[in-house]
Amino acid sequence: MTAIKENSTYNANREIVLNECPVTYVMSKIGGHWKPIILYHLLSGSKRYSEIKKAMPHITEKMLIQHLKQLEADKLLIREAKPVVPPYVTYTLTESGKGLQTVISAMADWAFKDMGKVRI
Amino acid sequence: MTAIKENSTYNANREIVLNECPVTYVMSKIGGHWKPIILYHLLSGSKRYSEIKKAMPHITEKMLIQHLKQLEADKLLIREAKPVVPPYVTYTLTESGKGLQTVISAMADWAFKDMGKVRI
DNA sequence: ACAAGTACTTACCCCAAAGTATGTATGACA
DNA sequence: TGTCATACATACTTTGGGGTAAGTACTTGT
Repeated sequence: MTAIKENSTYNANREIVLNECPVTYVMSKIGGHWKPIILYHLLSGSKRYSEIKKAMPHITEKMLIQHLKQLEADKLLIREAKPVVPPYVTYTLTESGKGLQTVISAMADWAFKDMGKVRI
Repeated sequence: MTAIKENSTYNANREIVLNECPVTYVMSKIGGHWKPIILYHLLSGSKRYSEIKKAMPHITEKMLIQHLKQLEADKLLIREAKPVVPPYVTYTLTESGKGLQTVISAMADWAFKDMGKVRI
């Protein structure tokens, strides 16, 4: 999981900001190129790995797995694997993950307004 | 402003995601280590450069200026300079910038809940 | 003469996130 | 026997955000 150099200003500032700033806390959970999209696709219900993959043509498998693991570690989703071959793995949002819907909605509202795409 | 290599997957994906994902759009405007903090300080009213600087002891001047310029370019705040010496420059949120308050609130609500710090 | 305050600017470096490419285990099916 | 499908893993490279350090312009105070 990529060891962290403790004695760097970058990480010092990062920690300060994470502890002090709820916005940055949220960013650390759902930020990056792909995590919001993954969450979006799961908001409509559980999906298996291959379904998420098909829904996101541009993401590489490495990035997809990496972010799914991260989201699982952050307790935003749950991974369930059936012991069959070929593998059957589903991903489901936790309550915490579902709670992000209001956040995402607020962001979407502002975004569409800001992009001048709102018509009411 | 740091020339961009057009033919890279990194930027291709970035653009795709920016156009498709309102969450990423918002992130691009208020993401990073410092922008949310700057916005937070300006939500309570206009401030001059030196006031913001004092309110954020850990930020470097380069980062502060850089983000203020970016926020200005994104029309989230307005810079006003009085032609005096020593310089007197104030930064004020635009309506668009003020509109972020609801977004920030939604994020803060979720963050505090998720951090288990909520007591109601 | 020179230090101090304000609001910047610029050149350079580091590192973590993102991307590339390839490999793995297992069983079904042809 | 070997190819296909699923759900990963891993070594390596690239990219851009962030940090360091130093300098600039202009004027007021000592």
